[in-house]
Amino acid sequence: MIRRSLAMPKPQSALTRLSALAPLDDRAVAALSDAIAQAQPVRARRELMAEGNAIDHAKLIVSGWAARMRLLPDGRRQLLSFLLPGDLVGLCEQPAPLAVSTVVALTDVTACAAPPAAVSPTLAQAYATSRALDEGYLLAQIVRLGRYTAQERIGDLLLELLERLQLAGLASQGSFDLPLTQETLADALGLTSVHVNRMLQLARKQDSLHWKNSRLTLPDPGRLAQEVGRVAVRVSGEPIRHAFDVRP
Amino acid sequence: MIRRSLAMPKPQSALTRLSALAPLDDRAVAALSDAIAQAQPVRARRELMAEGNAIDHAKLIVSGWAARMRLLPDGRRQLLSFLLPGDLVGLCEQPAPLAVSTVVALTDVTACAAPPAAVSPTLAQAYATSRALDEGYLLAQIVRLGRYTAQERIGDLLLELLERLQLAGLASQGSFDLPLTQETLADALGLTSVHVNRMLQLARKQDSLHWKNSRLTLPDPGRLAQEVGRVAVRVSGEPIRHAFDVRP
DNA sequence: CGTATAATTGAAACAACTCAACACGCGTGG
DNA sequence: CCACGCGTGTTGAGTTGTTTCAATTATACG
Repeated sequence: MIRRSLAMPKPQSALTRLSALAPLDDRAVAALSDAIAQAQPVRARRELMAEGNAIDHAKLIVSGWAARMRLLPDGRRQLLSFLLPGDLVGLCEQPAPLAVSTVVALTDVTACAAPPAAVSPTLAQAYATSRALDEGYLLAQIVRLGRYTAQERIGDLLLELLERLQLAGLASQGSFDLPLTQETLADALGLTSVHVNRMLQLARKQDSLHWKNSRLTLPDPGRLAQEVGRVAVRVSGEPIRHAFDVRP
Repeated sequence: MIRRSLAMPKPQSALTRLSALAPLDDRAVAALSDAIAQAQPVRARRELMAEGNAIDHAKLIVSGWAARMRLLPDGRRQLLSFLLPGDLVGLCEQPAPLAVSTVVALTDVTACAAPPAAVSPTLAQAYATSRALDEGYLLAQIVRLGRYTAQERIGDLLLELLERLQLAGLASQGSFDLPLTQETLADALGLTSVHVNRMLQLARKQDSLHWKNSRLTLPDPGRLAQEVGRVAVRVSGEPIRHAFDVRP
């Protein structure tokens, strides 16, 4: 797979995502546009934040992929979540906040300071929804690692990425740019790259996915979701009933 | 192991924890005391919230143990986090929030509505710190499941519980009440109860822990932390430097 | 006591890991 | 333009950690 994405960065995807989370008023859009215009480049493999360091400012990912991760003393590495355009990192309200995870750029990234929530109630709302989604995705990651098989982990994660990229307007027809190595995927899925490789081959053979030149296509996301038992993450709106409601 | 804890519920532990997170003013203490006085009992195995349902009110755990969990359609179960006295659940700011996880009582529990953050800035601060800690513990759970061996998972989780219970004044001398079955532990650790059983025996043989009659003792938390490579979760204060700082 | 729930044990099967080697594409510098 | 090196992907064989299934023992609780 090719690492460096050939696609042009699309600075508007961050705005697309946040607008989808809450209807932003002019003030919010203006503040975001200003901030995005000031975005700074960060090279692949460089850190945007380091675990244990003070957080001076919440950041907004404008383009490129980053990840939250933890390194163990013996060199093992675990990716906690992926950060995509429009994602926020380091949002918190306690005084003197410390980063609870390291944030590393997986591709070349551009990121800017996230405008303060006080700018506009609609922006605060978008941030709140973003935080809630983040939490939902963390929980999904826990379930993947705790109870899913290797194949399910891969399928579920790719579906999640599709879902999230769609929100930012970065996916179409079950297809999107996946600028990761198998090793990075393995670090996110709690597997070895060798095993990820084998399971990917299996998935290709079963026609569950195509992945060539950093372009991933899921020919039938619905079927795949069925197979891995996946439900989309929802954090607001009307309550839903699950098939597995139990114990009244 | 004995399921039902014999110890008396201590309604003040919730207040102890929140006071430790931020210096609470009188207004905050009064609001919390009022709320705690109104706490409702919830029987073991009953749900405090159901995934996908609307959250009417954030809740504060006053006594007993609960857990956030997800059930898979095929019956597999994954505990996401434990909820101990003084823990908050369902804190969120977006409109029409939905629960992203089911919350189930592991023991008999008492819980109350969490007073609104608007009551006092110090209360809001305590909530913010609590949220940050929650996130830190979710990340720790991800690392456990993704990169730790079964033995490390057990050790690390027990150390985390010790750390958290100490904050609420519910542990002393590396010893605390652990009102869980091995099966519940397994559901939290992404293992089977059979394997948890075997690894517990091993840990006992190595004198890493004692667990009898629902009382757990870690004879040497420091050594255990060393063995599993654990660092305490911190979310505010002075930045720290890790041994594994990399790539300037 | 009797019954249900939890803990324990053993044997066999399986999923994922380790180690090591090799193939491939791509950019770099000779 | 080719040779080289490096990062990435691929493959095979053997090992390990964990699960499965089933049976047995211990423990709480009515």
